[in-house]
Amino acid sequence: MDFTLKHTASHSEARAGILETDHGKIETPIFMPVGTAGSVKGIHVKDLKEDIGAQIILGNTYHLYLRPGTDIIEQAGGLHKFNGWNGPILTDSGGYQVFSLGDIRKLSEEGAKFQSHIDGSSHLFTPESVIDVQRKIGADIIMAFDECTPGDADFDYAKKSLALTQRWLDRCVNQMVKTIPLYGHNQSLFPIVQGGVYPALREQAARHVTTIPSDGYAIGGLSVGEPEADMYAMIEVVNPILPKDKPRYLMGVGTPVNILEGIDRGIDMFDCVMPTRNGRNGMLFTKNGIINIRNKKWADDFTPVDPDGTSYVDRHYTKAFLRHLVISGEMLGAQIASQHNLAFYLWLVKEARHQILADTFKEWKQEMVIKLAQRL
RNA sequence: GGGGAGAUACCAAAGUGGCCAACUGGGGCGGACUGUAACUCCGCUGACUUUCGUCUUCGUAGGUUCGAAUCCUGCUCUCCCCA
Repeated sequence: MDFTLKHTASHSEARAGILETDHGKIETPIFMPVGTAGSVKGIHVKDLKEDIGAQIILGNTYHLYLRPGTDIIEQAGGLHKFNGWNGPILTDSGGYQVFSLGDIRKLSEEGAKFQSHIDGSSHLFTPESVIDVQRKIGADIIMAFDECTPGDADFDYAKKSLALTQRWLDRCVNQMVKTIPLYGHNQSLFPIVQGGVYPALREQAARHVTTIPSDGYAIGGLSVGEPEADMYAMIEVVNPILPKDKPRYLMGVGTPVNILEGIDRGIDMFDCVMPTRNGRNGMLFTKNGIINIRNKKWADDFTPVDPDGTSYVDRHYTKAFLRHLVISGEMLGAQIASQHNLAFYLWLVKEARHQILADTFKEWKQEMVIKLAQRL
Protein backbone atom coordinates (compact mmCIF):
# COMPACT_ATOMS: atom_id res chain seq x y z
CA MET A 1 0.00 0.00 0.00
CA ASP A 2 1.56 3.27 -1.12
CA PHE A 3 0.92 6.75 0.08
CA THR A 4 2.04 9.73 -1.95
CA LEU A 5 1.95 13.17 -0.45
CA LYS A 6 1.00 15.62 -3.19
CA HIS A 7 1.00 18.86 -1.31
CA THR A 8 0.95 20.44 2.12
CA ALA A 9 -1.05 23.63 2.55
CA SER A 10 0.62 26.86 3.53
CA HIS A 11 0.10 28.07 7.11
CA SER A 12 -1.45 24.72 7.92
CA GLU A 13 -0.57 21.07 8.41
CA ALA A 14 -3.27 20.13 5.92
CA ARG A 15 -2.11 17.62 3.34
CA ALA A 16 -3.36 16.29 0.03
CA GLY A 17 -2.23 12.82 -0.94
CA ILE A 18 -3.07 9.58 -2.66
CA LEU A 19 -3.33 6.24 -0.93
CA GLU A 20 -3.13 3.29 -3.29
CA THR A 21 -4.73 -0.02 -2.38
CA ASP A 22 -5.29 -3.17 -4.36
CA HIS A 23 -8.93 -2.10 -4.64
CA GLY A 24 -8.20 1.37 -5.93
CA LYS A 25 -6.83 4.79 -5.14
CA ILE A 26 -8.00 7.02 -2.36
CA GLU A 27 -7.54 10.74 -2.62
CA THR A 28 -6.86 12.25 0.77
CA PRO A 29 -8.04 13.87 2.88
CA ILE A 30 -10.92 11.43 2.79
CA PHE A 31 -14.07 10.64 4.71
CA MET A 32 -14.96 6.96 4.95
CA PRO A 33 -18.65 6.04 5.31
CA VAL A 34 -19.28 3.52 8.06
CA GLY A 35 -20.84 0.21 7.11
CA THR A 36 -20.73 -1.63 10.41
CA ALA A 37 -22.62 -4.74 9.41
CA GLY A 38 -21.27 -4.73 5.88
CA SER A 39 -23.62 -2.11 4.53
CA VAL A 40 -23.66 1.64 4.82
CA LYS A 41 -27.11 1.80 6.32
CA GLY A 42 -29.75 2.64 3.76
CA ILE A 43 -27.34 3.26 0.89
CA HIS A 44 -26.85 1.17 -2.23
CA VAL A 45 -23.30 0.45 -3.36
CA LYS A 46 -24.12 2.08 -6.67
CA ASP A 47 -25.09 5.32 -4.93
CA LEU A 48 -22.07 5.17 -2.66
CA LYS A 49 -19.81 5.00 -5.65
CA GLU A 50 -21.56 7.08 -8.31
CA ASP A 51 -23.63 9.60 -6.41
CA ILE A 52 -21.82 10.07 -3.12
CA GLY A 53 -18.32 9.52 -4.40
CA ALA A 54 -17.18 7.28 -1.57
CA GLN A 55 -13.69 5.91 -2.12
CA ILE A 56 -13.45 3.54 0.84
CA ILE A 57 -15.92 2.24 3.39
CA LEU A 58 -15.72 0.64 6.81
CA GLY A 59 -16.85 -2.65 8.20
CA ASN A 60 -16.74 -3.87 11.79
CA THR A 61 -15.02 -6.97 13.07
CA TYR A 62 -17.19 -7.48 16.15
CA HIS A 63 -20.47 -7.12 14.30
CA LEU A 64 -19.55 -9.13 11.23
CA TYR A 65 -18.03 -11.88 13.36
CA LEU A 66 -21.27 -12.24 15.33
CA ARG A 67 -23.47 -11.98 12.27
CA PRO A 68 -23.33 -13.39 9.64
CA GLY A 69 -20.14 -14.96 11.00
CA THR A 70 -16.73 -15.32 9.42
CA ASP A 71 -17.53 -18.66 7.83
CA ILE A 72 -20.24 -17.11 5.67
CA ILE A 73 -18.02 -14.22 4.67
CA GLU A 74 -15.25 -16.66 3.81
CA GLN A 75 -17.64 -18.74 1.74
CA ALA A 76 -18.71 -15.59 -0.06
CA GLY A 77 -15.08 -14.94 -0.91
CA GLY A 78 -14.57 -12.01 1.45
CA LEU A 79 -16.57 -8.93 2.28
CA HIS A 80 -15.97 -7.26 -1.09
CA LYS A 81 -17.70 -10.13 -2.84
CA PHE A 82 -20.30 -10.49 -0.11
CA ASN A 83 -21.54 -6.89 -0.14
CA GLY A 84 -20.72 -5.97 -3.71
CA TRP A 85 -18.44 -3.05 -2.87
CA ASN A 86 -15.32 -3.48 -4.94
CA GLY A 87 -13.48 -0.46 -3.58
CA PRO A 88 -11.19 -0.44 -0.57
CA ILE A 89 -12.54 -1.56 2.79
CA LEU A 90 -11.23 -0.78 6.25
CA THR A 91 -12.42 -2.80 9.21
CA ASP A 92 -12.49 -1.60 12.75
CA SER A 93 -11.13 -4.22 15.08
CA GLY A 94 -13.81 -4.17 17.75
CA GLY A 95 -11.74 -1.83 19.88
CA TYR A 96 -14.56 0.67 19.80
CA GLN A 97 -16.95 -1.99 21.10
CA VAL A 98 -14.61 -2.52 24.04
CA PHE A 99 -15.65 1.05 24.86
CA SER A 100 -19.23 1.29 23.63
CA LEU A 101 -20.26 -2.15 24.91
CA GLY A 102 -18.43 -1.70 28.18
CA ASP A 103 -21.32 -3.14 30.15
CA ILE A 104 -21.34 -6.48 28.39
CA ARG A 105 -17.66 -7.29 28.19
CA LYS A 106 -14.83 -8.20 30.51
CA LEU A 107 -11.28 -7.04 29.87
CA SER A 108 -8.23 -9.11 30.59
CA GLU A 109 -4.63 -9.29 29.44
CA GLU A 110 -5.70 -12.01 27.05
CA GLY A 111 -8.39 -9.96 25.37
CA ALA A 112 -11.99 -8.81 25.69
CA LYS A 113 -14.73 -11.29 26.42
CA PHE A 114 -18.02 -10.02 25.01
CA GLN A 115 -21.46 -11.22 25.85
CA SER A 116 -23.11 -11.02 22.44
CA HIS A 117 -25.66 -8.20 22.30
CA ILE A 118 -27.62 -10.45 19.93
CA ASP A 119 -28.03 -13.69 21.86
CA GLY A 120 -25.98 -13.31 25.04
CA SER A 121 -23.42 -15.93 24.07
CA SER A 122 -19.85 -15.41 25.18
CA HIS A 123 -17.01 -14.59 22.77
CA LEU A 124 -13.39 -13.90 23.56
CA PHE A 125 -11.74 -11.41 21.23
CA THR A 126 -7.95 -11.47 21.35
CA PRO A 127 -5.48 -9.50 19.25
CA GLU A 128 -4.75 -12.74 17.41
CA SER A 129 -8.38 -13.69 16.77
CA VAL A 130 -9.24 -10.17 15.70
CA ILE A 131 -6.47 -10.24 13.08
CA ASP A 132 -7.68 -13.63 11.90
CA VAL A 133 -11.24 -12.36 11.52
CA GLN A 134 -10.08 -9.32 9.59
CA ARG A 135 -8.04 -11.58 7.33
CA LYS A 136 -11.19 -13.54 6.63
CA ILE A 137 -13.24 -10.42 6.05
CA GLY A 138 -10.57 -9.40 3.60
CA ALA A 139 -10.25 -5.77 4.63
CA ASP A 140 -7.66 -3.73 2.78
CA ILE A 141 -6.89 -1.90 5.97
CA ILE A 142 -6.93 -3.85 9.22
CA MET A 143 -7.08 -2.00 12.51
CA ALA A 144 -5.12 -3.14 15.52
CA PHE A 145 -7.15 -4.41 18.46
CA ASP A 146 -7.13 -1.70 21.10
CA GLU A 147 -9.04 -0.47 24.05
CA CYS A 148 -10.74 2.75 23.05
CA THR A 149 -10.12 4.65 26.26
CA PRO A 150 -13.15 6.58 27.52
CA GLY A 151 -12.85 10.36 27.23
CA ASP A 152 -13.27 10.85 30.96
CA ALA A 153 -10.62 8.32 32.00
CA ASP A 154 -8.24 9.62 34.66
CA PHE A 155 -4.50 9.56 34.09
CA ASP A 156 -3.88 6.28 35.85
CA TYR A 157 -6.58 4.48 33.92
CA ALA A 158 -5.51 6.01 30.60
CA LYS A 159 -1.93 4.96 31.28
CA LYS A 160 -2.89 1.41 32.18
CA SER A 161 -5.23 1.22 29.20
CA LEU A 162 -2.56 2.51 26.84
CA ALA A 163 -0.08 -0.08 28.09
CA LEU A 164 -2.60 -2.83 27.37
CA THR A 165 -3.27 -1.45 23.89
CA GLN A 166 0.46 -1.41 23.25
CA ARG A 167 0.96 -5.01 24.33
CA TRP A 168 -2.01 -5.97 22.19
CA LEU A 169 -0.48 -4.09 19.27
CA ASP A 170 2.67 -6.21 19.46
CA ARG A 171 0.53 -9.31 19.38
CA CYS A 172 -1.40 -7.98 16.39
CA VAL A 173 1.82 -7.33 14.53
CA ASN A 174 3.02 -10.86 15.28
CA GLN A 175 -0.23 -12.35 14.11
CA MET A 176 -0.08 -10.33 10.89
CA VAL A 177 3.38 -11.72 10.21
CA LYS A 178 2.24 -15.27 10.92
CA THR A 179 -0.77 -15.09 8.59
CA ILE A 180 -1.38 -14.25 4.97
CA PRO A 181 -4.13 -12.56 2.95
CA LEU A 182 -6.78 -15.02 1.80
CA TYR A 183 -8.14 -13.40 -1.31
CA GLY A 184 -5.13 -12.32 -3.33
CA HIS A 185 -5.01 -8.68 -2.32
CA ASN A 186 -2.75 -7.04 0.24
CA GLN A 187 -3.83 -6.12 3.72
CA SER A 188 -2.21 -3.43 5.86
CA LEU A 189 -2.31 -3.15 9.63
CA PHE A 190 -2.77 0.33 11.11
CA PRO A 191 -1.64 0.74 14.73
CA ILE A 192 -3.70 3.00 16.96
CA VAL A 193 -2.46 5.75 19.26
CA GLN A 194 -4.32 5.91 22.55
CA GLY A 195 -3.48 7.83 25.74
CA GLY A 196 -6.67 9.62 26.72
CA VAL A 197 -6.45 13.38 27.02
CA TYR A 198 -2.93 13.30 28.47
CA PRO A 199 -0.21 14.82 26.28
CA ALA A 200 2.57 12.82 27.91
CA LEU A 201 0.75 9.55 27.25
CA ARG A 202 -0.18 10.54 23.70
CA GLU A 203 3.39 11.52 22.95
CA GLN A 204 4.73 8.24 24.28
CA ALA A 205 2.06 6.33 22.39
CA ALA A 206 2.86 8.10 19.15
CA ARG A 207 6.54 7.33 19.53
CA HIS A 208 5.85 3.69 20.27
CA VAL A 209 3.68 3.33 17.23
CA THR A 210 6.27 4.80 14.90
CA THR A 211 8.67 2.02 15.85
CA ILE A 212 6.35 -0.31 13.97
CA PRO A 213 6.68 0.05 10.19
CA SER A 214 3.14 0.48 8.87
CA ASP A 215 1.28 1.79 5.86
CA GLY A 216 -0.66 4.19 8.06
CA TYR A 217 -1.30 5.22 11.63
CA ALA A 218 -4.47 5.90 13.51
CA ILE A 219 -5.41 8.13 16.41
CA GLY A 220 -8.15 6.63 18.53
CA GLY A 221 -9.86 7.35 21.79
CA LEU A 222 -11.01 10.81 20.73
CA SER A 223 -14.55 12.10 20.32
CA VAL A 224 -15.55 9.75 23.10
CA GLY A 225 -16.78 12.25 25.65
CA GLU A 226 -13.77 14.52 26.13
CA PRO A 227 -13.98 18.27 25.48
CA GLU A 228 -13.45 19.18 21.83
CA ALA A 229 -10.47 21.32 22.73
CA ASP A 230 -8.77 18.24 24.21
CA MET A 231 -9.35 16.35 20.99
CA TYR A 232 -7.64 19.06 18.95
CA ALA A 233 -4.83 19.33 21.48
CA MET A 234 -4.17 15.59 21.30
CA ILE A 235 -4.01 15.69 17.51
CA GLU A 236 -1.46 18.47 17.79
CA VAL A 237 0.63 16.37 20.15
CA VAL A 238 0.52 13.21 18.07
CA ASN A 239 0.71 14.31 14.44
CA PRO A 240 4.16 15.92 14.54
CA ILE A 241 5.52 12.60 15.82
CA LEU A 242 3.85 10.39 13.23
CA PRO A 243 5.77 9.87 9.97
CA LYS A 244 4.94 12.52 7.41
CA ASP A 245 4.98 10.08 4.54
CA LYS A 246 2.19 7.89 5.90
CA PRO A 247 -1.53 8.56 6.15
CA ARG A 248 -3.00 9.48 9.52
CA TYR A 249 -6.43 8.31 10.41
CA LEU A 250 -8.48 10.06 13.10
CA MET A 251 -10.93 7.39 14.17
CA GLY A 252 -14.60 8.12 14.63
CA VAL A 253 -14.50 11.82 13.86
CA GLY A 254 -16.72 13.65 13.43
CA THR A 255 -18.76 16.75 12.77
CA PRO A 256 -17.99 18.71 9.60
CA VAL A 257 -16.16 21.26 11.74
CA ASN A 258 -14.18 18.50 13.50
CA ILE A 259 -13.11 17.22 10.11
CA LEU A 260 -11.86 20.57 8.86
CA GLU A 261 -10.04 21.14 12.13
CA GLY A 262 -8.53 17.68 11.82
CA ILE A 263 -7.42 18.27 8.26
CA ASP A 264 -5.90 21.58 9.33
CA ARG A 265 -3.85 19.66 11.89
CA GLY A 266 -2.63 17.08 9.39
CA ILE A 267 -5.21 14.30 9.47
CA ASP A 268 -5.78 12.42 6.21
CA MET A 269 -8.56 9.98 6.96
CA PHE A 270 -11.82 10.18 8.90
CA ASP A 271 -14.82 8.01 9.56
CA CYS A 272 -17.96 8.64 11.54
CA VAL A 273 -21.49 7.34 11.88
CA MET A 274 -22.77 10.88 12.16
CA PRO A 275 -23.85 11.47 8.55
CA THR A 276 -25.86 8.24 8.51
CA ARG A 277 -27.14 7.97 12.06
CA ASN A 278 -27.93 11.65 12.47
CA GLY A 279 -29.39 11.61 9.00
CA ARG A 280 -31.74 8.82 9.98
CA ASN A 281 -32.71 10.95 12.95
CA GLY A 282 -33.49 13.96 10.80
CA MET A 283 -30.31 16.03 10.91
CA LEU A 284 -28.94 17.36 7.65
CA PHE A 285 -25.49 18.83 7.21
CA THR A 286 -25.10 21.50 4.57
CA LYS A 287 -22.40 23.98 3.64
CA ASN A 288 -24.57 26.71 5.17
CA GLY A 289 -25.18 24.94 8.46
CA ILE A 290 -27.22 22.27 10.16
CA ILE A 291 -30.88 21.55 9.49
CA ASN A 292 -33.21 19.57 11.73
CA ILE A 293 -35.61 18.57 9.00
CA ARG A 294 -38.24 17.56 11.58
CA ASN A 295 -38.67 21.16 12.63
CA LYS A 296 -42.03 22.67 11.78
CA LYS A 297 -40.46 25.49 9.81
CA TRP A 298 -39.67 23.14 6.93
CA ALA A 299 -43.22 21.80 6.64
CA ASP A 300 -44.10 24.04 3.71
CA ASP A 301 -40.64 24.64 2.31
CA PHE A 302 -40.86 23.31 -1.21
CA THR A 303 -37.33 24.23 -2.18
CA PRO A 304 -34.79 21.47 -2.89
CA VAL A 305 -33.32 19.60 0.09
CA ASP A 306 -30.00 21.29 -0.67
CA PRO A 307 -29.84 23.58 -3.70
CA ASP A 308 -26.04 23.62 -3.41
CA GLY A 309 -25.80 19.89 -2.79
CA THR A 310 -23.98 17.43 -5.00
CA SER A 311 -26.29 14.46 -4.63
CA TYR A 312 -29.15 13.45 -6.84
CA VAL A 313 -31.46 13.52 -3.81
CA ASP A 314 -30.54 17.13 -3.03
CA ARG A 315 -32.07 18.38 -6.23
CA HIS A 316 -34.81 15.84 -6.73
CA TYR A 317 -36.62 16.11 -3.38
CA THR A 318 -37.95 19.07 -1.43
CA LYS A 319 -37.45 19.85 2.23
CA ALA A 320 -41.18 19.65 2.85
CA PHE A 321 -41.36 16.17 1.34
CA LEU A 322 -38.29 14.95 3.21
CA ARG A 323 -39.73 16.30 6.45
CA HIS A 324 -42.95 14.47 5.75
CA LEU A 325 -41.07 11.23 5.13
CA VAL A 326 -38.90 11.52 8.24
CA ILE A 327 -41.81 12.42 10.48
CA SER A 328 -43.89 9.62 9.05
CA GLY A 329 -41.12 7.14 9.72
CA GLU A 330 -40.88 6.27 6.04
CA MET A 331 -37.73 4.34 5.13
CA LEU A 332 -37.11 6.63 2.21
CA GLY A 333 -36.69 9.60 4.53
CA ALA A 334 -33.78 7.93 6.30
CA GLN A 335 -32.29 6.96 2.96
CA ILE A 336 -32.51 10.42 1.45
CA ALA A 337 -31.10 12.09 4.55
CA SER A 338 -28.24 9.59 4.76
CA GLN A 339 -27.44 9.95 1.10
CA HIS A 340 -27.48 13.71 1.31
CA ASN A 341 -25.26 13.78 4.39
CA LEU A 342 -22.73 11.35 2.97
CA ALA A 343 -22.60 13.27 -0.30
CA PHE A 344 -22.03 16.42 1.71
CA TYR A 345 -19.23 14.86 3.78
CA LEU A 346 -17.52 13.61 0.64
CA TRP A 347 -17.94 16.99 -0.99
CA LEU A 348 -16.42 18.62 2.09
CA VAL A 349 -13.22 16.59 2.02
CA LYS A 350 -12.96 16.83 -1.75
CA GLU A 351 -13.28 20.60 -1.60
CA ALA A 352 -10.76 20.70 1.25
CA ARG A 353 -8.36 18.81 -1.01
CA HIS A 354 -8.83 21.35 -3.81
CA GLN A 355 -8.22 24.19 -1.39
CA ILE A 356 -5.08 22.51 -0.10
CA LEU A 357 -3.75 21.99 -3.60
CA ALA A 358 -4.59 25.61 -4.45
CA ASP A 359 -2.90 26.83 -1.25
CA THR A 360 -6.11 28.48 -0.10
CA PHE A 361 -7.10 25.96 2.53
CA LYS A 362 -6.52 28.03 5.63
CA GLU A 363 -8.69 30.98 4.61
CA TRP A 364 -11.39 28.74 3.20
CA LYS A 365 -11.44 26.67 6.35
CA GLN A 366 -11.81 29.70 8.60
CA GLU A 367 -14.91 30.78 6.69
CA MET A 368 -16.40 27.31 6.46
CA VAL A 369 -16.03 26.51 10.14
CA ILE A 370 -18.31 29.41 11.02
CA LYS A 371 -20.92 28.53 8.42
CA LEU A 372 -20.94 24.81 9.13
CA ALA A 373 -21.74 25.25 12.81
CA GLN A 374 -24.79 27.40 12.20
CA ARG A 375 -28.28 26.11 12.91
CA LEU A 376 -30.70 26.77 10.10
C1' G B 1 -91.56 1.57 21.66
C1' G B 2 -88.58 -1.35 25.65
C1' G B 3 -83.85 -2.31 28.11
C1' G B 4 -78.71 -1.14 29.00
C1' A B 5 -73.96 1.57 28.80
C1' G B 6 -71.40 6.01 28.57
C1' A B 7 -69.77 11.39 28.11
C1' U B 8 -62.11 12.91 31.07
C1' A B 9 -57.02 17.37 28.04
C1' C B 10 -55.58 17.39 20.22
C1' C B 11 -57.02 11.71 19.83
C1' A B 12 -57.50 7.12 22.52
C1' A B 13 -57.80 5.74 27.43
C1' A B 14 -56.97 5.24 33.15
C1' G B 15 -58.85 7.45 37.44
C1' U B 16 -64.81 6.28 40.84
C1' G B 17 -64.56 11.59 47.74
C1' G B 18 -58.60 14.42 49.58
C1' C B 19 -51.79 11.69 47.53
C1' C B 20 -55.42 14.93 40.46
C1' A B 21 -53.62 19.87 36.39
C1' A B 22 -55.27 14.40 36.28
C1' C B 23 -51.62 7.24 34.84
C1' U B 24 -50.49 5.45 30.00
C1' G B 25 -50.29 5.32 24.54
C1' G B 26 -50.62 8.11 20.18
C1' G B 27 -50.21 12.78 17.94
C1' G B 28 -47.76 17.63 18.28
C1' C B 29 -43.32 20.62 19.56
C1' G B 30 -38.14 20.75 20.79
C1' G B 31 -33.38 18.44 21.88
C1' A B 32 -29.46 14.66 21.78
C1' C B 33 -26.57 11.49 18.62
C1' U B 34 -18.77 11.40 16.75
C1' G B 35 -13.91 3.77 15.02
C1' U B 36 -23.28 2.26 14.96
C1' A B 37 -26.63 -2.84 20.71
C1' A B 38 -29.48 3.55 17.63
C1' C B 39 -35.33 4.37 11.45
C1' U B 40 -32.90 5.28 18.57
C1' C B 41 -33.08 7.98 23.02
C1' C B 42 -34.54 12.29 26.14
C1' G B 43 -37.64 16.51 27.45
C1' C B 44 -42.16 19.53 27.05
C1' U B 45 -47.38 19.20 25.68
C1' G B 46 -54.51 23.70 30.28
C1' A B 47 -53.25 29.18 31.20
C1' C B 48 -49.99 32.81 33.49
C1' U B 49 -45.07 32.69 35.78
C1' U B 50 -37.75 32.35 35.51
C1' U B 51 -38.53 29.18 39.99
C1' C B 52 -41.83 28.91 44.09
C1' G B 53 -46.58 29.31 42.84
C1' U B 54 -51.39 31.19 41.31
C1' C B 55 -55.67 30.57 38.40
C1' U B 56 -59.36 27.91 35.23
C1' U B 57 -60.47 22.37 33.83
C1' C B 58 -62.91 16.05 33.60
C1' G B 59 -70.70 16.97 28.65
C1' U B 60 -74.00 20.85 31.08
C1' A B 61 -76.86 23.26 35.24
C1' G B 62 -77.61 22.75 40.19
C1' G B 63 -76.88 20.13 44.94
C1' U B 64 -74.37 17.14 49.12
C1' U B 65 -69.46 17.72 51.62
C1' C B 66 -64.35 20.90 55.29
C1' G B 67 -63.10 18.93 50.34
C1' A B 68 -65.90 16.30 44.02
C1' A B 69 -63.41 14.13 37.61
C1' U B 70 -65.23 10.82 41.47
C1' C B 71 -71.73 11.03 45.38
C1' C B 72 -77.10 13.03 44.24
C1' U B 73 -80.80 15.52 40.81
C1' G B 74 -82.33 17.87 36.15
C1' C B 75 -80.93 18.68 31.18
C1' U B 76 -78.15 17.68 26.49
C1' C B 77 -75.69 14.25 23.57
C1' U B 78 -73.51 9.37 22.11
C1' C B 79 -73.39 4.11 21.74
C1' C B 80 -75.27 -1.03 22.28
C1' C B 81 -79.23 -4.78 22.65
C1' C B 82 -84.49 -6.26 21.98
C1' A B 83 -88.91 -5.03 19.19
